[in-house]
Amino acid sequence: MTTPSTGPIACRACDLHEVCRLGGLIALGDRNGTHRTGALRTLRAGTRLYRAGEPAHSLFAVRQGMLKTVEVGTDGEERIITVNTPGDVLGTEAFGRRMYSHDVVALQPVVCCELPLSLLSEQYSRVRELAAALINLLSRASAPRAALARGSIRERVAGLLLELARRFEQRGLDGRRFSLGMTRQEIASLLDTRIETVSRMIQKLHRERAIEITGQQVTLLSLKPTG
Amino acid sequence: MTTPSTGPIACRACDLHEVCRLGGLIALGDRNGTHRTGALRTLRAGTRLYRAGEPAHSLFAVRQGMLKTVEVGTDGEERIITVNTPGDVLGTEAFGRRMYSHDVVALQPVVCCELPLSLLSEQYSRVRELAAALINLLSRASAPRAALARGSIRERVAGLLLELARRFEQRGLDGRRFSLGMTRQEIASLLDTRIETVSRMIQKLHRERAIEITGQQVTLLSLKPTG
DNA sequence: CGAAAAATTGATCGACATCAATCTGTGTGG
DNA sequence: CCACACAGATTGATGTCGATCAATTTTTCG
Repeated sequence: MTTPSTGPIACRACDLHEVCRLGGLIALGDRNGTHRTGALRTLRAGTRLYRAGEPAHSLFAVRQGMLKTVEVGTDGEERIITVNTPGDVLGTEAFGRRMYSHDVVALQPVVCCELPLSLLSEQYSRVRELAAALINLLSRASAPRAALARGSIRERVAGLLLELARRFEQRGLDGRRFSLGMTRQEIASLLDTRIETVSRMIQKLHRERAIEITGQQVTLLSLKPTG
Repeated sequence: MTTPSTGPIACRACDLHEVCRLGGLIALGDRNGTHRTGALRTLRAGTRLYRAGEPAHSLFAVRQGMLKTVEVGTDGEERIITVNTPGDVLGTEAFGRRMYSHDVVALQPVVCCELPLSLLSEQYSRVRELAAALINLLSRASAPRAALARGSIRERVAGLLLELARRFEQRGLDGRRFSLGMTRQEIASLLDTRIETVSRMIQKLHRERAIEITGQQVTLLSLKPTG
């Protein structure tokens, strides 16, 4: 599946919006606020945005497509920690450590905005509102997230589908019908289980008429949190 | 078990240190930097520091004792998301949302420092270094943490013990011999498993001479990540 | 079309959950 | 002080969900 699961989102639906606006990176007077002056970066499916330990120079905002944040265990196995959807900001840990803490890889063709840290740190010492906007951005990211790798397999799979739906909706995309954007293997890694188990549960939800599914294309019909 | 698992840590070992220093909350000239001018707050075991949805007014730094960050499911069951040890900063999500996002409860008698947000926001608009220190603090908190509720039960239990050891050591406390600070039930909740399973694994590690254990008092002997 | 990757499906096994009983420690009131 | 109650912890027997092994089927892509 090499098509992006989503079209590009509008700047105003992005977590980085306020920071861009105050940094003068979005041209004024644009109705959607989608005309930007900052750098765009495109990635093909499977390519890395950055890797753990690498010196950090930029913050990124996902505009289109999905990425995975992964960790490589002692055995060399890759474990997916989170998936990143349009509107997410990546690399926020770079302010403190000066280096990225995980590998981030495109699941599909991805377009994201790149903001050099140098530009930000230079500006936030002058523009008070920009410092406040950065503090807000980081603050929201610092709340512990609900873990997807907990509870029964049914809860995990349903949890992932509902989480993706919630995210897409929040960004102005379709939350009822969307692409998973990842293979069963990647879902299994994210949910800390096995590919066969994921497949079986997806089919089960399908038989129960809770979802429609063809490959990676999902439609939520009557899926509920505890189901 | 109503005794705190640790003595108080030094200010210089705390994540909030730089913010306090720049905010003028630590009196200068103190060798240890432990003489503070901010407000202290003490909690008895089982009492709440704050709860989800409550309007946020302060940031907290743990000085002594441990706390749990919990989430209450639809069924009313409490699930522990993280445990918080001395030096940790709590409530950082408050900058963005103006309210706390989880319940935080003392596992033992706890002493923590309280920093009113009003005081911080007032000062960081004047003191540039303080804004930078806050951005650093939040930045470090925004990196996804390694999940303890993944892998086999052995990996989870060993992971918890090693994580606690790492934290205590980092804060200048004893990382080889310490108190778990929580019941088996609470460990089970944190690791997404059952109390009996936790008990059995702890006993197994004991029989294998990887740890010493009496109640909540642990000594690490030869415990390794993958065991 | 044909090769390779992804996904589904089935059979069997094992780790952890569940149910149940006992043990241990701690605080309380007689 | 001791008997008692109660919560926490341990231990055992059994059941079940998800892992593992294995074989197809479906989809993707050159």
